[in-house]
Amino acid sequence: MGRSSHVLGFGAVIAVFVWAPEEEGHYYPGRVSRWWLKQSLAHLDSSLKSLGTSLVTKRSTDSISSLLEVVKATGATQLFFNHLYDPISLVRDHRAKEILTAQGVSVRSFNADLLYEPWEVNDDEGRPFTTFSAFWEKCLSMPYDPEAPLLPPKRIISGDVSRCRSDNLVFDDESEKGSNALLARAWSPGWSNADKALTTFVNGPLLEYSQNRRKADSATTSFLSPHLHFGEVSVRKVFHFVRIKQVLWANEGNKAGDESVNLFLKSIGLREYSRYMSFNHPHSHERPLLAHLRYFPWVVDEGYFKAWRQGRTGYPLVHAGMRELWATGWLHDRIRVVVSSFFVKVLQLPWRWGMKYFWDTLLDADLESDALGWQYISGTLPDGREFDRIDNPQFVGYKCDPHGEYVRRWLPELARLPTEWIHHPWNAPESVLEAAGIELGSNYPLPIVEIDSAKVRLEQALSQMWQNEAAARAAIENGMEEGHGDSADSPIAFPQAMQMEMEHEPVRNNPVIVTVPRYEDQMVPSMTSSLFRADDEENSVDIRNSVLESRAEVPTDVNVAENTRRDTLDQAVMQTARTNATPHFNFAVGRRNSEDSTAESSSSIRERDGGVVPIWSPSSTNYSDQYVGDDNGIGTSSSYLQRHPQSHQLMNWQRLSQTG
DNA sequence: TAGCTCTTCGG
DNA sequence: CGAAGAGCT
Repeated sequence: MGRSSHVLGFGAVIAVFVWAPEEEGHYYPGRVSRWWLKQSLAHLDSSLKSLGTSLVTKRSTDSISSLLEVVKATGATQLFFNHLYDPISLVRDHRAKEILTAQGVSVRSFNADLLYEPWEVNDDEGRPFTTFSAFWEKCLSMPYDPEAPLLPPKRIISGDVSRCRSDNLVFDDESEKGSNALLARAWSPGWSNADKALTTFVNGPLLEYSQNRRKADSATTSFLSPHLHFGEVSVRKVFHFVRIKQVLWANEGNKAGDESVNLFLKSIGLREYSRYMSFNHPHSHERPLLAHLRYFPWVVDEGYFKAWRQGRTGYPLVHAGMRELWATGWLHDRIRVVVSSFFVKVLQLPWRWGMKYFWDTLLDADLESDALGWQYISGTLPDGREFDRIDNPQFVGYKCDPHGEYVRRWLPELARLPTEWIHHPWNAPESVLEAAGIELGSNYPLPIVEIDSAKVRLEQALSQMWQNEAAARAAIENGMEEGHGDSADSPIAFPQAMQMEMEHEPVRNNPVIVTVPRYEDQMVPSMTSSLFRADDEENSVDIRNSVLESRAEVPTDVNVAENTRRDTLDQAVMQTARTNATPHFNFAVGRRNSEDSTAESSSSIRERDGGVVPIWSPSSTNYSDQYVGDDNGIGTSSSYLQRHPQSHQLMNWQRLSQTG
């Protein structure tokens, strides 16, 4: 230990990535997501090499055993990892901590994914918030700021990995390579590219964010979501940079800039809130948060589902969005709302199906964010959209794509249709259609469901839902047990078609069989360079150089915490073992730096961060622990909720707080 | 100024 | 589409 303390007051480090996607259950990452992960890890490994170490990779079906294996092979005495808040990770990480601690390894975990830990943000009575705006207001007025981002290390002392074999990780197969090649033209994964994307955004489009954020052509979004998802840039760094800009603009009296920052931060806040909700309601990715939605009679129609995926809905905006998603793995936030709202309200398909499809196809697929998004759209949150509201793609189309450019880009078959009819071709006069070469029902579909009949059907479904709910209530009052095997309780299975499209195939070099979801049902127009952002035309950044360029001074006078027995600390293992979010690579060293230098101060806030792995009982499916607001206590203005006060009841699962 | 219409915008 | 706010009388 002594010999390495001159660098960072810290021992040798081994960075580990364990690829154990089977642990994610249904949520095996999709093709584009795996593509990103592969590039990101290569980038990370390259950076680590330039700092003096490299990434140890393990293919596993049991990440904890794999970690133990690495610990044993390297003689590591400490393990560091960052918190994740999805239910699978929470349970697994808690177990990892228990098992490794029992093996004599000192385990510490940290917050690197959020501005504040979910348990830090509570209302005046100490209870978690149930609406976003209250939550976010609180976050912005916390008595202490989110911790400042840390600088990358200058150098890492590598642990001895000579007896620790790395597995060759395979993230794609031959059939995927062709499609993946296109992705590289549009996106540059990796932490230094994430830094660039952040800088570019903050110095450019951020100023006009409030003006442009509604446009379907996504030129003004930050494009940070995949980088954030994979842990390539920390949300604290984003927050920090953006706030600095805001202070600057506020001082200049730049009202538009100030407003833009607030709106952009709100979207950062939604990402925070998604973790917060996932932590407080661990089943939020599979069950509606408002109890009565369990009784909604979803239309379990795989034909509709397929039509939605293939863009055969007859609504140009929905169609265009689905094509963009399939072709690029990306969709502007507004269009996500359009296609998912259509899915839930017009087709009335079970939202989990749509969420799963997003998971399989989005480059920034993120369980918590997507769950929050779909629940918001589905009206299953106290502050989400009213369930009985249907977004009409026609009206929304003229708002976010007023000239029809977005639709024409993705639907060349409609290219010659005048703007006046581009979002509702079914109303266009025959002569116009003819001139545009469109024959509805033949070379362009008629609406699969008319909006008006969707409204009627939705009303009926809602009254059915309330009847079902009342019946269930009555059954309970009559002394029947609230059975958890209740059909309304168990999520609708993923469609047969989706499962049939799954292929079981061994992937070369992987010691296990993986299940790869496939959808081969979408035709897309050939891609042109105009689809890609101009600034990404030159890809393949020289990673080594960018590491050198962005390397910064780091403090060298780091204390080692009292509770770390420095004499026995020869090596530490850093686990970066998530498909879900790969922690920023400088975490193990930098984080310690920050933690340790403050560990002796009296700040209870800091102390809270050091070793807490949040858990709750995974087996608990106890619905009785619900949040019950009084009739207007929950702060919603939704008339829908006022009509249905029981909507205030959120399902909650008992949370056991535990200090490590 | 209360009250009305028009506009905007949605977690 | 509807609620909230701006703007007008």
